[in-house]
Amino acid sequence: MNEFEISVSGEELDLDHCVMSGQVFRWTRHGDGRWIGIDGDHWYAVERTETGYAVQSTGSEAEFRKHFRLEESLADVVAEIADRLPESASVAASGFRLMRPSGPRETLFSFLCSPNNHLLRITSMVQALSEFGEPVFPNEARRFPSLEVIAGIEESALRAKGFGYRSPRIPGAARALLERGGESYLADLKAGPYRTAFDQLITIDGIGPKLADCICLFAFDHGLAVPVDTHMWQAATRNFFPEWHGSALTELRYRAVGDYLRSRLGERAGWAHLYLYRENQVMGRTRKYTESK
DNA sequence: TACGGACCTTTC
DNA sequence: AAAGGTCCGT
Repeated sequence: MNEFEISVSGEELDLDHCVMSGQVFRWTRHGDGRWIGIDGDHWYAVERTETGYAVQSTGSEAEFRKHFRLEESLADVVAEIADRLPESASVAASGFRLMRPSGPRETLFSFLCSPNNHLLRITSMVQALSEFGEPVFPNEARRFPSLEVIAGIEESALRAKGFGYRSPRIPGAARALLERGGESYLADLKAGPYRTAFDQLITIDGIGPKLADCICLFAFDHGLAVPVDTHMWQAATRNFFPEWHGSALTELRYRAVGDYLRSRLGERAGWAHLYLYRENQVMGRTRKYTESK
């Protein structure tokens, strides 16, 4: 177990905000103020200090920094986005950054749990999936299961755990990936261009354009990927495509929203999407609260 | 192509 | 009722 201190301001890294934002699903905040997280082959326990974060981990400081993308200055990124996309300038981006999960496998299967679902239930489903992995960490935490193991899970077992209609898609996707070369196929999609990865992913049953873009952005580090979900769609129709306000998100419009952000922001499009997504999510909560009064 | 509906279950 | 959608029919 390694111990190290990360010296960083809350403006540059707000751990709470990052790990609870729906980019990753294996971090939890404990009552004692610590965060416990698993990413790929490593386990982390983190505490806020006066100057940054104190970390215990099976991994190294370099790996922690990579996970939170600390090689990028958030101040610089936000300034760049605000400059090229003034519509997003109002977003309070303090400490909220694009993360970098280390294993594409875990991201892919986590988002396979996400359609038509809540963040809270997605998290509990990802937890249930990780129960199939080997117990190598403290506190009974487990590594995310291999493709072989996931491929062998019975649909009925997932149904019994409350996965509902997503149940067959999970072992199904694992089998499809294995047929295409397994982990090395995923590694090739990460190494290759965004467009190729997107086109490949949507041929897997249960993965549509939105999931493909989440996997491309989070797992493959493809900055051109713009996941357009219900929140992003509302933000887009409010800020960029008012003529589409209230209308359905079709395949053509999905492409148009992504192309628009890509043309304005290039490789920062995906990162910017985080702020548009979150702004709308927060506004949605406020709206509900107001309506209930 | 575009639009409607169904889909498992939990949580707001 | 709605949730970080996708798939399948018209």
